[in-house]
Amino acid sequence: MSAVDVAFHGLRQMISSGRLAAGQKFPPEADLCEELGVSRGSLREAVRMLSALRVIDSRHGSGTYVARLVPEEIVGTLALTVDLLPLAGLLEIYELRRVLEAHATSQAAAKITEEQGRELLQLLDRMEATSDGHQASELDALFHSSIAAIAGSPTLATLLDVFRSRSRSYQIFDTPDGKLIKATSDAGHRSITNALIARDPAAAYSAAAQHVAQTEHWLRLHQPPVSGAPDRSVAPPAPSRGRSYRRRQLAGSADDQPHR
Amino acid sequence: MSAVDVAFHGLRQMISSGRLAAGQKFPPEADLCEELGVSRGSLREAVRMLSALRVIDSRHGSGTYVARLVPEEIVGTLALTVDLLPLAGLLEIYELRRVLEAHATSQAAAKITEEQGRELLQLLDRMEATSDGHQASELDALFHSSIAAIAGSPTLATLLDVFRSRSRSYQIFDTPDGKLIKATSDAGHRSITNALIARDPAAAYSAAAQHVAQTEHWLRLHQPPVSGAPDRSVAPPAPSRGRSYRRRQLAGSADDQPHR
DNA sequence: TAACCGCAAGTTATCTGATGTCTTTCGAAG
DNA sequence: CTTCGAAAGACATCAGATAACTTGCGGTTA
Repeated sequence: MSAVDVAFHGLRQMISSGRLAAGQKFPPEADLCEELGVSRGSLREAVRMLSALRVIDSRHGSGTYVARLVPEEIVGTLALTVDLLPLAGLLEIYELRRVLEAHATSQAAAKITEEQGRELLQLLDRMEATSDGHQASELDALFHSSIAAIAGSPTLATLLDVFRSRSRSYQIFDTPDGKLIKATSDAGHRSITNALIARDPAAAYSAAAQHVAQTEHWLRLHQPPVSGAPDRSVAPPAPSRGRSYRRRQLAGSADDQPHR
Repeated sequence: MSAVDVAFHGLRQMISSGRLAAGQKFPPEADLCEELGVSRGSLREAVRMLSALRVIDSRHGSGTYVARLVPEEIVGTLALTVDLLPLAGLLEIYELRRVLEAHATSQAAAKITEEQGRELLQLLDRMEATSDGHQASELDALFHSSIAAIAGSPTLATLLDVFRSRSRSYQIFDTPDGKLIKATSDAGHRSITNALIARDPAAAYSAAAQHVAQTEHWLRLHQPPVSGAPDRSVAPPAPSRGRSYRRRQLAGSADDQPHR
């Protein structure tokens, strides 16, 4: 059991044992080091791990706190990771997306208000009006996201957002078949909206399932432009805060892979 | 943008840009520090974050590698976090579990072989034979897990395992109504198995959905014994590797919570 | 009184260098 | 050819010093 593991499980146990509830503050780092019997560096690595998992929340100058511990935030951690999956992995996720999207849409059909129906129709009009691929993707995401919100489960909505954000990076509308794809997609959205306004869960389920399946089909046909995962570049340019470390050439060592 | 963020996004971008593919090795820490312009400590915290998210894999004495990047491993990160959700959050997850478990079971009905059907029947017999709550929970998990495996989607199976592991901690069979719950649960398992052996996806879907809904209902009735999340204590006793840190009393500072 | 400002204390963030520990490799001995 | 041991490479951990940020308190001002 490494020092970081000790700290990790120790911190985790402080929460699971009920000693610290959601939102409460941890003791300062120095105290935690003493209690857990690890150095400050190891403790901080453990804190970073739990922070990456959205279990705790460290605020500079203030302290370290237990996160809110609601499912949608926990699920949100996947947003940073599914973007790195290669295409093969993404397609396996589509089965989940199809089932969940269909369920969310049918739930929305049972709960939608007239006001919400009108908003969806407006969104639909804007979507059919645009011919810009980028904007179409934005509106598409907004359309599905709105439906998931109507369905009433934040966790489900967040999970679907994660799946969609990954698909969106492929810019499916900017392919040679883009026009056809957009027309078919618009028709699918129209079917979904009709089912929602009719408050027909079964029809909504089918329409959403077919819409997702159609999208998956196109994604299988149009392989991504670059091999591996696409680079959506949320990351910043590394500011030059470097000090002095010993230099060695490194670009060539990226392809050696010891037997495992 | 903090130093750790710089390192985190830098490492992440090395993968997303395609420079390093799944399984490949990162340059040594010193080289990464120079390239990213951060100190070793900050780099290591970033590595820990990606490691917690199962995106990279650091092996003592060997080096740091890009993980396999398959969906089921990414989804597996949730296992460490859903255990910390309070009951309210768990119940919100049950909607997802119901939908996904039903889907997996219906998929299994379409794919199950006779051999697999016989194995499920054996499992069912063992489950009905036992009266030990702990063993019943184990077999219950194995039963559903087997079905998810038959369904053929590792990602879905892993996700369902995560949800179930959390529910299992409540030891629902050890409540006053344990006998009734077990009997009803056994009947539900029998229905599911019958639908599977009949290779009837629709019947399997309904049986699984009802089974999960029933479980959820009991969980709502029987509040957990302790407030907050139960402690399932996978964690070890912290070995006394402590050095010397300054002492301050700390137990009292756990309930002060500044405005946020 | 109420709003504002600045200072001081507390806390996390970062960097650095030294040392421990594990893995892998390679050559020599059997 | 096999086995064993030494050495190099790499991550793991620790300790201390310094920087940066947040918060709250008290004084100032309108």
